Amino acid sequence: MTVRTRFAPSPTGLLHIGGARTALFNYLYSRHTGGEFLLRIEDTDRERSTDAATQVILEGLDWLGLKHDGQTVFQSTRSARHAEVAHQLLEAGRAYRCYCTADELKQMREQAIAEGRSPRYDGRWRDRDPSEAPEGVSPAIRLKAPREGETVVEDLVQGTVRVANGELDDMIILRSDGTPTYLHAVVVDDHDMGITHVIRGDDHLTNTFRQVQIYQAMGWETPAFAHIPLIHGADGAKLSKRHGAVSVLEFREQGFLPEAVCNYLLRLGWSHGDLEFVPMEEAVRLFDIVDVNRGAARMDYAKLTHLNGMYIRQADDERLTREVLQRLAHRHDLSLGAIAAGRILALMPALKERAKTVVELADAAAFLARVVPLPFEPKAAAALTPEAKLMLRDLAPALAQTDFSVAALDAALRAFAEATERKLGQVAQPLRAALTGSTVSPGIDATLAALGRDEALVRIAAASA
RNA sequence: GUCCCGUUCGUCUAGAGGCCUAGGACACCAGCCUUUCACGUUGGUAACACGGGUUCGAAUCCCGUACGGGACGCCA
Repeated sequence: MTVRTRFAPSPTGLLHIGGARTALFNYLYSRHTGGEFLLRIEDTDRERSTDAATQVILEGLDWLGLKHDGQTVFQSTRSARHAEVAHQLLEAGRAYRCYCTADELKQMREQAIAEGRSPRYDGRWRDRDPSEAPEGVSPAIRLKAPREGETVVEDLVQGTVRVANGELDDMIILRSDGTPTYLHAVVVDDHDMGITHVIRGDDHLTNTFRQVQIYQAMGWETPAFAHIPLIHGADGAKLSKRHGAVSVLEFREQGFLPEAVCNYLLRLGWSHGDLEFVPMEEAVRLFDIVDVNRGAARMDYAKLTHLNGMYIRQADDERLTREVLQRLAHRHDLSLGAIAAGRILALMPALKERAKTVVELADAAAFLARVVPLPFEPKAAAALTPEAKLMLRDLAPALAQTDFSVAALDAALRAFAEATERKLGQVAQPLRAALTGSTVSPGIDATLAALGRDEALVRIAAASA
């Protein structure tokens, strides 16, 4: 049997890290087993679903690299099928029409709570004769759920979970306006799409009992279920639109690489011994649902940032240069031409060693695109003492005659320091200030080389004047 | 309130009855490296929620308590 998983977000909000991780686990499991990964947009709530939200979800998945197989299914296009199944259930005597009004149900609920009972539908239309139906009221269709026994879910993550059927009431599967409820639509769609493994957040665990009852009423085989723990906010509560949820696209804004985000998300709840650095390819090879643990996790930006630094260090220089250029594009204080691009690319191997996000990378690279006179940070200005300026004026002729390769520059600087009886730092630090306007940069030899002889001499002259 | 699920360093986690004096990672602290900053590296602080069982032996199995979370809608 080919494994087929799906990610089924509802487009009523953004794709946050919890949803992204659910998508990731579904993706990894399907790839690991050589199966398929489908996407279904659960847009049956026409009131709250928006095209914009759908776009954001699609864009988020695309950014993370979680490509799905086949056509995207929009649940709203399948309502006729959902109604068809509901009517089949009705004809088979596994469902019935309920003529309760909203007020009636509300009252029922309130009374139950007031009496300390669980707020459940009392089944008043379950066995009532259809002839008693009131005039002019369009009924909802409820599942005639079993009242005895228990419903059991064999969950791949949570283990065997069971509930007494007496705890469950007869849920509505088709609303009085003929539209399906979520619980019903999900079952019909998962069945029709041939989903073999339902991997989702464990906030759906208790809903699963009701879904299983629909499968059973239809005589359908149930898929395997895997309810993965939620990611909680810093306060330990569930993430939601109005509570600490951050769109995955904001991670992109903040300079995180998608592969780092995936790796981080993977390690939130899944582990393979002491493995921490798990690139996608490796994740596909190793991932299995049984290695997902049961407790909820919290988001830790520090660890994500660290992981991101690791991915940046091994990322391709050209790719990072493009990212940096893109981020710098709006800066009016820079001159972003081919020359600057060349310098950034040249220095990228050294730049990426010291950055943990693309934002930091762009900040660190910006000096390469400046034109004299450079702005100086206070510490850099302080490093350019009268004495340091004198030293720089001495140094300039030596540099003018040096080959601008990293090795030659390093040798020249060491020779100059020795000849003038200075420590290397006493030469390098003022030079760094003159070249970059800052006290922090990659190695001074590499910085010099990336700038090129002409620009370096111009900056030294300007700073030592 | 009822039902369901969970609980190992601050955080993410390893751990399937003896390998645990509880391991790793991030963060934090100290040292080394050094041309600044990073990287790297060495060391350190730091956890089995609590109480009962079962067992020669429990972080691991069972029961209870506490705490946390989730679900109880003609939302998804």
